[in-house]
Amino acid sequence: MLRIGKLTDYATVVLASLAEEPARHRAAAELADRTRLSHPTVSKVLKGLQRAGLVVSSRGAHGGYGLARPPEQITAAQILDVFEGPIAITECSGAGSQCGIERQCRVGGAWQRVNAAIRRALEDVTLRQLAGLDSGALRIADLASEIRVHGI
Amino acid sequence: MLRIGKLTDYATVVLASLAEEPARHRAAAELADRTRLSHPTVSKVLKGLQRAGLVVSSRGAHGGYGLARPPEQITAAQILDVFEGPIAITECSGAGSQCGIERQCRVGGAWQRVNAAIRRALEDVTLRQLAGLDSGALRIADLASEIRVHGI
DNA sequence: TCTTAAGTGGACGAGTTTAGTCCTATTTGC
DNA sequence: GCAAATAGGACTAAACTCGTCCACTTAAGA
Repeated sequence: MLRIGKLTDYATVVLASLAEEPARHRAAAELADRTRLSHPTVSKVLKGLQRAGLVVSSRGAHGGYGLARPPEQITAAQILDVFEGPIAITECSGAGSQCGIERQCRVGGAWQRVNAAIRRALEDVTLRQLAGLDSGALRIADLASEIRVHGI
Repeated sequence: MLRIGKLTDYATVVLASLAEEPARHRAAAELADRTRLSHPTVSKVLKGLQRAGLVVSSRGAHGGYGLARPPEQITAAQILDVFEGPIAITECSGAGSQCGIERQCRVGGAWQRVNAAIRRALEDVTLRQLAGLDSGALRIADLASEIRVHGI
């Protein structure tokens, strides 16, 4: 499935909601309402995003969360990193892995390049685009969603 | 993690082992020995690969498994499909998904493009490259591992 | 200064998924 | 007929995910 956890999915939705008015801070409860997710879940997601530096928080009464950067400076890769950890398609391909059969399989090197390719693809996608605020680019995409991998 | 299951990892190793001599058939036990994986596990992996049409099997005494196609005609995407199912980065982005908040989130469309981008990247990687039999191309990759996503 | 609204951190449990093993049936060569 | 091999499926133990909850901290405002 190349599946991504639900938390990451929720994170995207929450971030997209924040991106609608990047300057404004919103309480977790309000975001839960807007996204139709439960409050505890949204809260958990926001905690993670805050620790990762994608959102900033203010505590106390009238506190809330806001984007740490403009939506166009937040990438899909950064969002994935929060709840999925460093992108590593196999154990071998992660940093500091201890694959007992590494010498036999030799596969590691190529997977790492696949990894890098995927990561670059994700780094090219911004929150602004994920949130659908970049309709121009989306229309272009319909014409030519093109990807090229050289020399993997 | 964008994690991929171990079975897929094993599948790659086993396929790479088969790719060393594409014309030859090998018994599961022999492949287990070469890959240093346990026999039942290799057997399970091969069964899946056979059902998916990536390897062909011959039963009975002196039976075994062989590649169904030359290594350069087997792609990373095909290998992933066997044990990971159709690539869908979020539930929304899969076919026929029923995401209750789809209208609110609007995120689905962009993820589908990310999906497509990743899939293309995976389709461009062949078993021959994964197995390290394409050393020329690998060297080129060191110079310019480049990926471009247009219009996501 | 007290109350209240909000984020912070951590723990927990149900549910699901994955990985690995084992058993039995089937096929084929000798 | 026997031995060697794959085919299929059932089963279990372990790991992980998700969602929730609770006690704590921080800050605004009366």
